[in-house]
Amino acid sequence: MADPEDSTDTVTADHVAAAAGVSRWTVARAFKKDASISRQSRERVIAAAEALGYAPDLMASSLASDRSNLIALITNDFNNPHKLVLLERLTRILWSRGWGTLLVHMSDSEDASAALLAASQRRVDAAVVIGTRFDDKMLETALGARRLKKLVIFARYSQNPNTLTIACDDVIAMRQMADHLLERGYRKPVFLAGPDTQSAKLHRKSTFTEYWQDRTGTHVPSINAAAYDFGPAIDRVTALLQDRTAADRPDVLVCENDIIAIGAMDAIRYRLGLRVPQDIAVTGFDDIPLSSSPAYQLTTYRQPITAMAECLLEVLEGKLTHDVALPGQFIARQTT
Amino acid sequence: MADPEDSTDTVTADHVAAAAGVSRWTVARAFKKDASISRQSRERVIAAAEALGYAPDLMASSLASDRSNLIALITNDFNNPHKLVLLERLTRILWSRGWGTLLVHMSDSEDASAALLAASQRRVDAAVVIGTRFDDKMLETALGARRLKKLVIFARYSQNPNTLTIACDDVIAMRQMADHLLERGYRKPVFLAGPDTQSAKLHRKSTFTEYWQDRTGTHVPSINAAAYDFGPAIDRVTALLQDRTAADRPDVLVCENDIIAIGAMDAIRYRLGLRVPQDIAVTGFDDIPLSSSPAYQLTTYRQPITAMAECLLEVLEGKLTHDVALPGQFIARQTT
DNA sequence: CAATTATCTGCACGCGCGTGCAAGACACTT
DNA sequence: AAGTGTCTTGCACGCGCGTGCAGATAATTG
Repeated sequence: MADPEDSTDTVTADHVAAAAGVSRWTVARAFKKDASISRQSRERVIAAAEALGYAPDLMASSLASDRSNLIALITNDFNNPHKLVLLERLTRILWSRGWGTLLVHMSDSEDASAALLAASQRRVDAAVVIGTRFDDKMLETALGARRLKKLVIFARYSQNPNTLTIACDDVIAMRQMADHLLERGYRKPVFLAGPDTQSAKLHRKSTFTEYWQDRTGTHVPSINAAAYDFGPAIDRVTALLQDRTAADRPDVLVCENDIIAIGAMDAIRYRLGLRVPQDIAVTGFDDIPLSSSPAYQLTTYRQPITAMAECLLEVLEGKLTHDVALPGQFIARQTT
Repeated sequence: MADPEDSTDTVTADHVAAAAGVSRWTVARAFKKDASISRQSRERVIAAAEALGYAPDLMASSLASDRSNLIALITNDFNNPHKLVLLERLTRILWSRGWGTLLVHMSDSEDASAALLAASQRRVDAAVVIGTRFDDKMLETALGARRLKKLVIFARYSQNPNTLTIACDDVIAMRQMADHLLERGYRKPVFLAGPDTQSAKLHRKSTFTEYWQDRTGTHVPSINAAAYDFGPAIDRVTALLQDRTAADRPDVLVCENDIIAIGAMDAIRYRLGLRVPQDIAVTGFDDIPLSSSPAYQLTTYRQPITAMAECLLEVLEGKLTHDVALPGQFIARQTT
C-alpha cells in the first residue's frame, strides 16, 4: 500500500515544515496545545501534515522530553476475570487521554525484577500494579529500578510510603456487607480469603472479622484458597464442609472476591449437593460479569473502577499525590 | 530510595564506559549478542554496568536503529474470558523473548483508525489483532497507517493478502466436533454464532454446516447472538427454544465459542428448566477456564495458543511469511 | 622477525523531536 | 515617530544509542 517511489516512507516534521513553508519548530508547536503560534500558521501546518500523513513520533518525542506518556500495567493474576474488566477500563481511559499502556506479565515475585526492569527500560512514566498481591521484596525491586518515576498500586492496598494506592474503600464495603448479612439473620460466617502470604495484608478479611466481632462479639473463622481461582476455592470449600452436619456448618461464606465465591458456590452445589443460599449463603467482591449470570446471581460489591481510573489520571498528571479509597456499590442478589 | 546526591539519576552508557575504561561503543557491544568484542572487555563492562545499575535505554535504541521491539496488541472484545488467556500467553512469551507489548483497546471499527494511529506513533514493529472481528474498513485503515510494518491477525481468519493470519485450524476442529456429535447420535444441531456482520467470515459455522451437510445430507439451521457474551446468548437461545415441544427442539447447540455456549447452557437450565445434555447437548470452542468447572463441564475444542504464539515470534523475526493454521485439541466433557 | 590476517576498539554522524532563548514582527501608546 | 509591550518564529544544542568504517591491537604464518 505504501508508495514504492517514496523511498523515505517515514515523514518527519521537517517534511511538513518544508511543505508548509515554516520551520520545523513551528510544526512542533502546531501539534502542541497552548503553544505560542498564530492561528494561520497552525492551520497551514495541520493542512500540510494531513496531506503528507504526518503524525509526531512519540518515541523520539519521549527521548527529547523525558516524558514517554507510557504507563506499564503490571499484573500477574490472569485467572481472575476481573482483571479483564480492569484492563479494559484502564486501557480505554488511559489511551483516550494520550497515555500508552505497556502490558507486563509478572508471573511471580521472582519475576518482578525482570518485569520492572523491562518496563523501566522503556522509560515508562509510571508503573501501575493492578489488583494483585505483591510482597515487599517486589516493591523494593520496583522502587530500586531507576527511571521508574511513580509506582501506583491499583485496586489493592499497600502501606508502603513510596507508593500510591488507588483502591476501593474496603472498610465501607465490608461493613456494609456485614450489616447486610446480620440484617438477613446470618450468624455463623466463615471468611474465605485468597492465598495467605505473610507479607500481604488481607484488608477485606481483617475489616470484616473485626467489624463482625464488634457487632456480635463472635469470632469469624477464616480459611484460604491456594490461589485466586475457582479451582482451589472449590477444593478448599469442599474440604471445609465435608463430613459436617447442618448444625455444624457456617451459614454464610464471605469470600474475598467473586471468582473465589463462584468456586465456593460450585463446591457447595456440585461437590456437596447443597443449595445456595438455602443451605449456605455466599458473598463475593468485584461484581465480575459472571456474577450476574442466572447461574450464580451473586451478592457482591462493585468496585468504582471508572472513578479509580480517573484518579489514576490525576496521579499521572501530578495533580494527586496521596492515597485514595473510593466507595463502590453494594449489590444484593440471590445468594444471600 | 534514589540517592538524592546523585543528581543525574539516569545512568547512560557513557557512565559505564568511563567506569570500565572503555568507549561508549564498547559498552553497547557488551550488551549485544554476537558483537565483536573480547571476553575480558565484555566482562569488565558488565561488571561496571551492574555496579552502576545500568540497563540500555530501549527507547533511545529504537530511535537509532529503527526497530522498537514493541508489538501492539489490539483487541476489542473484553467480555470474553478467552481474551485473558490469550493476553496472558502472548505477553508472557513475547516479553520473555525481548518484545514489549502495547495493549490497545479498539472499541469499534470507528475507533480503529485512532488506535492504529496511536500504535504507529509508538513505532511498533508490528500490530497484532487478537481474536476479534474486524472488517475490511479497519484493515484498510491499518494498512494505510504509516510505520505499521506488519499486521498479524491472531486467532481469527482473514483472507486479506496484506495480512498474516495465525489461527487454530477451524476445519479440522469443526469436523472433529461434527464426527463426535454424529457418533453420539445427535441429528438435529443448531449452530449458535456470534454477531452477524456481513464483512466477517464465519469460518467455524460454514465449516460445520457444510461438513454436516456432506455427511448427513441435512441442513443445519443457525442463529446469532448479538455479541460474544453470555447475556445475548441467553436471550437468543431462550427465544429459540421457548414454546417448542421436545420433538421440535434441536438435540444439540453447536456454539461458536465457549462464552456463548455457557450462555446457551444458562438459558437451557435457568430460563427453560431443561437439562444439559439430557434434553439438549451443547458444545463450545476455546476451552476457557470456566468450561472445566463442575458447573459447566463443557465439551469444547482447545486452541493451541502456545504454538500459535511461537509462530507469532517467527513472524516477528521474519522467519515466517505465510498464514498458519494449527490443529488444537478436542475435549469431550459432560455436555454431549 | 617481518608480513599477513583476524580480532577488537574508537569515532563521526544521525535517528526525530523538545527546550530555552533571542530575534523578528506587529500593534499600540504617548 | 519613537518607545513599549505582546505575540510569533527560528535556532543551537542535546536526549541515549546504532551504524558503518577506519584505525589499532593481537594472533598467526612463512
